[in-house]
Amino acid sequence: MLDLKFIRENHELFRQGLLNKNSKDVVDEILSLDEERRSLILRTDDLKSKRNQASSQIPAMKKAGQDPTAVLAEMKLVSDQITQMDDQLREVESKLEVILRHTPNISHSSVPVGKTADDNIETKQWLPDGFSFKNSFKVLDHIELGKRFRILDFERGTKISGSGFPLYIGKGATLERALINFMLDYHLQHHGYSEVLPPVLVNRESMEGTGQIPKMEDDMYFVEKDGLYPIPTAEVPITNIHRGEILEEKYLPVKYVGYSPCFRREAGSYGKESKGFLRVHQFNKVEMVKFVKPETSYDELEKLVIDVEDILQALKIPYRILLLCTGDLSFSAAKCYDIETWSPAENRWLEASSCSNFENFQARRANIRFRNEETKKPEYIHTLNGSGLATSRLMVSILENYQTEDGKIKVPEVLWKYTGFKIID
RNA sequence: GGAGAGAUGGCAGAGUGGUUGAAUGCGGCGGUCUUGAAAACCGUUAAGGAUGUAAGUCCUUCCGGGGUUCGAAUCCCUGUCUCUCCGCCA
Repeated sequence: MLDLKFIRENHELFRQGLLNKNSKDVVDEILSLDEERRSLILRTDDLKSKRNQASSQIPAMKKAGQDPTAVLAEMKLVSDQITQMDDQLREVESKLEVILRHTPNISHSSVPVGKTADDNIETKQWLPDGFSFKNSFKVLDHIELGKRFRILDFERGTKISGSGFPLYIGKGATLERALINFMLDYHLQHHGYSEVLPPVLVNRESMEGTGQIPKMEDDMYFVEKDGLYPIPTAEVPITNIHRGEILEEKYLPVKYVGYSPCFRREAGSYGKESKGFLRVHQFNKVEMVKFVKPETSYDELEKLVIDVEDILQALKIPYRILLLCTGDLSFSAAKCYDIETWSPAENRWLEASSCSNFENFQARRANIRFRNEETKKPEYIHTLNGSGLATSRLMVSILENYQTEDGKIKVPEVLWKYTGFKIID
């Protein structure tokens, strides 16, 4: 959520920010509601002040033996007016609230202006030693590999739950678990994160806090009976750890890493890109979340990307980094890098991680602050998160890149101690 | 799922209709004392909003929502959460 005061004082800047994000221009609507709101506050506060004065006057009159009947009658009228105007005020404020909740964050000045994913900028490409985009033999895609080695069973997953719910079997299941453990350990040992294992069903306040709701509501699963949402990403519970809290500045930055399954309905996205692992309803992800001081958040974003790169370089997976343009940025993000890994069978890059700085957009919604040590005042914190990484897309890249000409799959060396085997055959 | 108790400032904990934004203790901050620290003593210590160049003034907030009343932390209804007991259970 954005700051009303900021919008009021920088409305043209804000208007341009909305346009850059391909978003509806709601500036004038916000400004006029805000004006109405302030005028109502001015008038009700005046009446309330009058009422408060009478409140201390009445007992004093009684004590002095005077008859307060006239004051009581007058205050009855004042009270009715207050009730009426408070109702009006509430209505105006809830209108404002709805608009603000549906209004996206605006992007940072370093983000390239653009309309679609075509306008994203590739900032880096990293290829392991000896890698070539051309293969000396016919590579199989991850679905065929999964079938051949009996490590992924999409058909049975569909039987159990429906399409998009992959079943890992045998060495596939072990490899998946190894990947998760490797990534968690790496972030813990080399990048200074604390581990969390969060709940995977969360309440509505949490979903609103990180901005999945109301905008993305249709893409979320919902357990109606209990009013709980299966999380689309661990970002939701982990960011909400500190919802409504004021953190001590000396403990910042607070950095968490956690594994969770992720659930996404992906409404209306059947067909294209939906085969195998490319788009699923349930997948596993290791997620990093940081709470930082505002002036450090863009440095922390760069570090977050490096944390992801370290994992991919250790796994020796080819990847590239995209800086998303304004039009391709998500609702809550001010700046975002996507990290994509190479799929030789698809002959294209697959998004495996997304690292974003939300500035104080989520912090405002979730009311997460820190106490500024100099001023002693609470200020909104900046939140960031990044996938480190999602295993499904990563698994595609590992299986396809590590297949050998003689029909086997090698296991990346850093995973050996986690898998207990070096080859899948 | 059933029965009962409770939710107050950073924490503990008073307060049952009228100067109570809230006693007291702890903690935090500033000071006196001390070579320094501790102890002791004194002072100070919430958030949000409106208005104003500012100093300030005003409003709101005692879990959330609704109600009674001139006036609610306090009374009524409702929701959420926590605790205790019973039931069920990995």
